[in-house]
Amino acid sequence: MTATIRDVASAAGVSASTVSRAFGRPEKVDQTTRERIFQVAGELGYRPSRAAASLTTGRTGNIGVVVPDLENPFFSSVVKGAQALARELGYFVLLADADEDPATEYELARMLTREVDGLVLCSSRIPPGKLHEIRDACPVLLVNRESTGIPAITIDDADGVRQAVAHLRALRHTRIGYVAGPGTSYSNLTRQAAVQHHLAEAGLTYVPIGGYDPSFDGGRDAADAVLLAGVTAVIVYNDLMAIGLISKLATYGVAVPAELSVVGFDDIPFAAMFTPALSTVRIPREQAGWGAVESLHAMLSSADHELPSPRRLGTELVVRATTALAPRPQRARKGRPGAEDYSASRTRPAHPSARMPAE
Amino acid sequence: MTATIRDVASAAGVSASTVSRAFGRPEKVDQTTRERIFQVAGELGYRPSRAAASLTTGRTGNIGVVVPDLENPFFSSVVKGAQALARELGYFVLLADADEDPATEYELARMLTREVDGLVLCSSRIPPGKLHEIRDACPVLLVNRESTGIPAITIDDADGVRQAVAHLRALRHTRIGYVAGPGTSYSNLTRQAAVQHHLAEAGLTYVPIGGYDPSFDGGRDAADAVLLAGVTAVIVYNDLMAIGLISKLATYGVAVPAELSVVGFDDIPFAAMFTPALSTVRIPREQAGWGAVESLHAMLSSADHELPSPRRLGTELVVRATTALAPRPQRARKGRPGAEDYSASRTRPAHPSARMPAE
DNA sequence: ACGACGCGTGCAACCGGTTGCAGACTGGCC
DNA sequence: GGCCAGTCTGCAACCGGTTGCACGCGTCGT
Repeated sequence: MTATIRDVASAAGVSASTVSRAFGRPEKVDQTTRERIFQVAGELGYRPSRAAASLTTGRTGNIGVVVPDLENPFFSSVVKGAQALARELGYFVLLADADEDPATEYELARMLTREVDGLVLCSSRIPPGKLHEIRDACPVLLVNRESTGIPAITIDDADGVRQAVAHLRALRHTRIGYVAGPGTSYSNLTRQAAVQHHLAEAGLTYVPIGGYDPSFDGGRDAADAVLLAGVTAVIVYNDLMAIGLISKLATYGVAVPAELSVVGFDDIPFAAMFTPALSTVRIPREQAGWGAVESLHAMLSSADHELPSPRRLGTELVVRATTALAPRPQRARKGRPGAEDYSASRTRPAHPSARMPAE
Repeated sequence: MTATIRDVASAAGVSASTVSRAFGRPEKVDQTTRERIFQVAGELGYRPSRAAASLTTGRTGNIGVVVPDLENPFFSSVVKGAQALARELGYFVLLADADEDPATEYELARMLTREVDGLVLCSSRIPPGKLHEIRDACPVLLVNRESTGIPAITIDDADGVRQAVAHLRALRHTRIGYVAGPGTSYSNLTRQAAVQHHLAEAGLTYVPIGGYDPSFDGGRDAADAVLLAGVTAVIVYNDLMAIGLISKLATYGVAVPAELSVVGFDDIPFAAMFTPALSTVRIPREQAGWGAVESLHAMLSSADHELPSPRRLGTELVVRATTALAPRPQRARKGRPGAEDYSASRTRPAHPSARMPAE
């Protein structure tokens, strides 16, 4: 077995409490005894047990991080950032993957409350009521989600949308779609609202498309609807969907960006690797995780667990190769623009499968 | 505060030990008392403290997982698989990201030993000596790495290579390169050796290229050397590099697979999303994580911590769009084939930047 | 010289469970 | 009826630290 604090104590000729203090409050023990204790502890390979310590102190020294899907590169970055700072601050991180299911997410979070000092919930889809229940059991910090009375670190999606709209407007697009993600997603809602708002403000026309699954396949599924929408540019809920959309359109023979401009959201690593490289709104993923732990730590350190002020992280449009000037001024806007208009501007014959169902 | 076991005990009119047994060894307590206890516990919202339990039992109920880089999709999948089974078995998972640095990896693993029942080390680069030191402190299971006396779950890289070579041979490739990853990587070494072996066995010529960083940029860096190597096909250490390589070649005007066939390793999600879709050796990532926890659990459950027999996971070549027939039979093999041979088979003029530095 | 004070240390209680042991009670069997 | 076995429960010790309190001792001020 490994050495206990009493082993060290007797080997150093002091009491257990002194050893404990030597580690916990070094200034309260005499210089020479302290050194002797460290010496002996080193020889014995003594490492204090956090579990034991947590019994009396009530602090476990670890924080929990819950994500909907670890395989989503967005979340792995957040976790990476969180883990990095946690380690620096001396926490361990307990990771839980909810598998995109709010029920298991809730269950996991609830189990975790007992084992951690604080909980980071990423893009949580737990309903507000249960969320507050968890908040009451253990300090919680939300990432990319808001709920009254719970501290959060959010992304300034609206500003990212603003930049994207300004960019598309500069490129002379006038009719712009938003390819939506899941309707239950908080960030999907805010992005959608922002698109609508900024488009209206700029006097451009807004076409909602979707919701789809926030995945590559979800993006593929959106392709037909995008063509039907008769737009020259779309803002897509996230990069994965944007890439799926572009791939599917390529099989139809629709060229991006020549015929359709696409801007994604997130700037996942693949966005830059994809061909054509994706124009997208970068959101500081690692920083979000990092900041979450930072705020949580601040909350835990303040005696009364006072809530840190909410933080909002900036975004940055990164223009790559999927956005270009609108194809050509639309012909006189008689009738409402539809699939016909779109295919009229086509430079290559559409792939057979591009034919839309009648109507 | 949250209810303790004694709160439940007195509320149910029994002793703490009975409550403890009601949860831990239900068969040892009377049906009716048990139900009353559960009833009361439910009302009080009692949840046993793992930390306290771990003090006496010596088991913490969580397992540690250490990865070199969580942002690498390979590892996030492994972690996801590990987490999924861990949860089912009632463990929590403590995650640590070593940031590709063997020293911090060692440090993390060492700290973790104290807090977990078992440790899963993924693609560890910890030197054997220190690895055994950790193994002595806490049950360890290796993923994608071998070390004598430590149970491991590995990937049958060699068989994946065999399939890839057979495939390329069927496509009439005769001169095949291996674009290597980091020289210190265990799986790079085994893959490289397997390529050499199977190529020799098939009577094909083997051209080593690299080591590069196992990343997208590493793959880009390899592009020039690949052209210089005068091969018609390459097997690349991993998908990320393969994709980087293909992207860079595209900027040179070199077409994949028309002029060069490429097969990657891992089958990360993006491999299928990339254009052209990457032919690659699929390795069962989630299953590796899953299996690691399974073996670890078996080891922990057996009274004497007996070592589970090593397991080797199968691989599967998935042929997509980056492999094709070798460009055209090489012209008479006078002199050794070199960059000239390669550019001779070119169908499009090379992009200016494709010019190699002299010699 | 004496009390106050501060420093360094030890004692012992405690955190929240678990578990070996023993006692109480029940039922079955000779 | 007596004895044994088996079932259910409580007592108390323990896991490995932490911390309030008290004590001994040296120093300083008056």
